[in-house]
Amino acid sequence: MASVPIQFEIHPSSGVPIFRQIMDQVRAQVASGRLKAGDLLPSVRQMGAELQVNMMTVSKAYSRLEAEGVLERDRGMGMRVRTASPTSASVGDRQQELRELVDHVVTRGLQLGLTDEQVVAVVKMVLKERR
Amino acid sequence: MASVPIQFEIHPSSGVPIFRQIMDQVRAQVASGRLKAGDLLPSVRQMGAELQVNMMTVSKAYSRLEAEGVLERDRGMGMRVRTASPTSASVGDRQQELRELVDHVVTRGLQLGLTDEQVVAVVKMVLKERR
DNA sequence: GATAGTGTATCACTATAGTAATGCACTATG
DNA sequence: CATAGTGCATTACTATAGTGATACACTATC
Repeated sequence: MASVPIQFEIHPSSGVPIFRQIMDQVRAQVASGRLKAGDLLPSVRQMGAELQVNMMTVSKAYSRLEAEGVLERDRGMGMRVRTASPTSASVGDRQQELRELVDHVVTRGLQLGLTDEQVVAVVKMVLKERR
Repeated sequence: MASVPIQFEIHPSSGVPIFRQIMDQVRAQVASGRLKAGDLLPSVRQMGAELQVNMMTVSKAYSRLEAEGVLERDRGMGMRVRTASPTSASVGDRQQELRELVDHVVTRGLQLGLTDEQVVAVVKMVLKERR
């Protein structure tokens, strides 16, 4: 019960799978700082009831986030936000993880006829907005 | 027959849909300059035979690329690479199109604990490799 | 131990994406 | 006009992603 209050919104017929919408919103709230390390998330049943969704769908989102290293399971208690960077991986390794996503951006950017600087500008703008 | 020789590679059991693999490779070859404006692509039947794939799968890839503005249909002849930038859209509008993809990169980057500069560095590196 | 709260494994159902076989409309070329 | 080449519309099949109902294992709390 001592979990962070729900502040989610689901659009069932948006085409985007529900469990993925949940994942995105949890990740975003962790990144923005609204959810901090150690915070207890709403239980799958509670979240499911609020969002009018089956608890297994919520569970699937939680499980994947655990696999990603965003959350950790606390037996008998629920899911917690994992302490910030247990990432022993080097900066280079983590940058490598970004490559595939960046590839898509660059491909699309070149296809749109944008210059290198114009592509970089978009990235910098989005980064600025997030801070 | 006067089409550009096939230089594609398909991995049917890679998880990535075949038609999407074709799309990616055509886009990449257009971006790299190997395929130039006006070039005639292999017919759906020829490409299908080479890749051991049904022609409708190739057709699907071509159709989507046409919708994207990469190719254009030349009735009775086949598909041609569209003249570079019929994009009357402003730079700003085209940058706007990139936003969604960039959002994903930034979200993932922050989640990985990378600094703004480290994220930008990855983008610049990928851009450099493409030129 | 009893109870009520966690998350999850299992199984089943459904929608849809991906692929393919076939026939058609169209056009270049002779 | 005839022929052989385009791409596409239609239809059907299959695999799988997404969701959900149910039963279970585990733990905090009393």
